[in-house]
Amino acid sequence: MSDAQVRVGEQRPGGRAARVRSDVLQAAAELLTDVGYDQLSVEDVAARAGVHKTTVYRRWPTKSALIADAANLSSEEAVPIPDTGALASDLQAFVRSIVANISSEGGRRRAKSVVVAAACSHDLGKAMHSFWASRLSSSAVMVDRAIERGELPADSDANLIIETLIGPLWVRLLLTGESVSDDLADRVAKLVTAGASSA
Amino acid sequence: MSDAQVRVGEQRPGGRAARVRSDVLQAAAELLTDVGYDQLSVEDVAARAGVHKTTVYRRWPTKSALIADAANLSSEEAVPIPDTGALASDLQAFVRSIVANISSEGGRRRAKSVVVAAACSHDLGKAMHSFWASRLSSSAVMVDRAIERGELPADSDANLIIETLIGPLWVRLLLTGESVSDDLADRVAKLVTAGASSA
Amino acid sequence: MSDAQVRVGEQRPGGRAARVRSDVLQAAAELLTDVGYDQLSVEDVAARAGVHKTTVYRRWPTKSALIADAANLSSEEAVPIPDTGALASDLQAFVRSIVANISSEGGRRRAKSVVVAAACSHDLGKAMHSFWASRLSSSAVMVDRAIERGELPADSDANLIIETLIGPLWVRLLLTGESVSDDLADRVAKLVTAGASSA
Amino acid sequence: MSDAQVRVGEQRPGGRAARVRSDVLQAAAELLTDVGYDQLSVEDVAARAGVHKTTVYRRWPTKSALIADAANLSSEEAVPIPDTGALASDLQAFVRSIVANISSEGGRRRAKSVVVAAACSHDLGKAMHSFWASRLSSSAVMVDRAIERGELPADSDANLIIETLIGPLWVRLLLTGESVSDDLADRVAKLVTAGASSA
DNA sequence: TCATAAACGAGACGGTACGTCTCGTCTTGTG
DNA sequence: CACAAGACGAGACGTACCGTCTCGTTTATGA
Repeated sequence: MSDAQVRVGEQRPGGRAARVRSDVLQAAAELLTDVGYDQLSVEDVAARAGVHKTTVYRRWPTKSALIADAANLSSEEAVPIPDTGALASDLQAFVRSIVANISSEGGRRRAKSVVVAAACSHDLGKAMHSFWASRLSSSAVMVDRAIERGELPADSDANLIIETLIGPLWVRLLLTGESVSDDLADRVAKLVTAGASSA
Repeated sequence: MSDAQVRVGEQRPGGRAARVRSDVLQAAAELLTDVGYDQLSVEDVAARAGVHKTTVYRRWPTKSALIADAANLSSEEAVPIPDTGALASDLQAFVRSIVANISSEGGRRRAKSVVVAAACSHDLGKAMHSFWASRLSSSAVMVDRAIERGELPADSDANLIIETLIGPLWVRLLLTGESVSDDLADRVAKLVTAGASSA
Repeated sequence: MSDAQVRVGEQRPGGRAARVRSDVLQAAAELLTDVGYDQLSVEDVAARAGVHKTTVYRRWPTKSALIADAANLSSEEAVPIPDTGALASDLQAFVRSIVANISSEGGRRRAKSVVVAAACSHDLGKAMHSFWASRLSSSAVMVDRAIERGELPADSDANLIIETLIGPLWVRLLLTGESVSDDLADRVAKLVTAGASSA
Repeated sequence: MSDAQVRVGEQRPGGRAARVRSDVLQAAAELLTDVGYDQLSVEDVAARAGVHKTTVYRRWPTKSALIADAANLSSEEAVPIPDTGALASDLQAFVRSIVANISSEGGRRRAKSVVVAAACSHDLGKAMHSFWASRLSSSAVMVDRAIERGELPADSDANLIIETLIGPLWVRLLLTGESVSDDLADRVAKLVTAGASSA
């Protein structure tokens, strides 16, 4: 009983498994941000999590599975879709929310790492594909609302609009290496809003 | 000896060195298409080129350097920019030419491999960034011509228009994993043309 | 409860502990026979005994300790020493009784496993050494009786005679890998009897 | 040229492969003597040989294969068979030569290690079995000569005699753990000589 | 035409990381 | 309280690939 008190605050038996799991995921996410996917070793993740390498392998069969988990690719948590009452401001807010994730150096590296990992592992690839498919399709509601409001024609291609909206961000991140900014976001949103409206 | 004269100015007579070089690059490009960047080992490339591993390392200091070369990232060969007399058809032709490269399974893998490699190697990254920067900036001439023709306002952001144009292709290739088609190309071109024109 | 009375004197009432103990030992002995010492894992033993691994470790601190127990190395049960009235037949019967244990494939594996285990663990080594020391010294009575009968000189080295008697069996089992048979036993017994008598 | 001199005695790249091979085998043999088979790790062997772990695995596919090599089990070097002109002294010299190998603490451990390794690895087992089979059968010549000299009957079982001769040594080494000495060797030789002669 | 410098084939090596296995310990709940 | 269930630390195993090194051999060019 006295032992229990001594341990309070240091370790709370009962939640060890969960604690280990989150420690490892946290460590993986940090290293992903710091050094990127291919410069990240499972042993380093384990060390940073204060855990032994085999413990990591017990839960995640492979490096990509670990990264898939750490990158939250299977998360179902709904990303909030802007609803400002107008298409232009909806799209603007949407692009800005993505820019927020990939404008910092860490965010850039993390985002690139996930794409790289997805290209290296079939499973992780599928996970990321469905993650983005779901994310994009859920964003289509912005277009639907605009149609209801009469801002857009009824036959507007919601998916295409969203893809075109976020495309330039990834072109810069992955192809030209240029940075992205809120200003870029605003200009893209304006361009795409105009294109969709005048079709 | 007669051969020597024929080749003078392009490559040295005897040509073993040049032949080896091209064999290796060819093998690398094929493996890049077949198995992708991280599933490709330098030794495999050498074997497929009928050459020894050390010979590869003699010319290319590292795997990424080899891939950079094989992927033609340093090529200066000008990609033809469409000039059809109208913005809409220019952009359509431009997007279609990119789709042509990444619609086949091999093309998808090759394109993804280059992006992955660029993310893994700093040097290769810089090479690819400048490749795309140059490619995109040279494409701006389509917009410039449209401005001259009065199709677009004078303050149109050429770079943004091109980035937005090709963005959806890479979103599909790298994020959602969906395939791209000429039909998609046409719809994107139409959307962006409309957006640029009505701004 | 009535069971308890039946078991009194043999094992403690309640009996789960004793049953677990014997199940585990049985499983260990079987696996020793089936797969040998180093191919035997504690977890396999536990599984075969229908018991959890930690339960095994509660009783036996280490794999070798478990094996020591399973191999009956600490058993005090007296092995019957032949007493036929003549040295030749005593020795013959004695060798045959050992052959009986190591002539089958399972017996060979079990015997080898014990030797291996003894070489790997200091404690188990000591256990096996004293097991054999006691077994051999208790066999010396055959020689003593022969001396009393006048079959052997009074200064015969009983220990040496016994060691020489069983030596060829272990040479075959452990060094040459050849099998042993009753015929071999008979010939050894004859050779050693002759040697001891004519000294 | 001056470089060459500097390197003389330090490294002679011509014989590197052979030197590495012998260094590793030497290190393995030493560790076999020092800590025994199961307490020996390939990485330790590599470290002691001043070589990297992968280098060891390049030449020997597995730990047992390495040990088999280090223990000289495939050596064809003829062990000299005593030829003193009399059976008694031949056998005595023969046993003594074996005692010489397993009387020291290191020798004991080495010999035990080889037996253990042979029991753990099928391949190594076969190697050791044929090693001993050949060693014993080549020793039969001592018995043959004794038959020719008329010291032994023509139907003497050479193999059995040799096995009986060395048996007690291995009984002590592997079963009772007792040490062996030249005195023991002499007594065994005497006993077996007498037994063989008087049959 | 023949010497010589450059490139090549062959193959081992140091090094890093991967993913697997087993041992023996520890924690957490349950009967 | 002993046990089932199962995660954990520790550490060895054997594999794959990277990029380096040395040696001996072929090939191409220039004196």
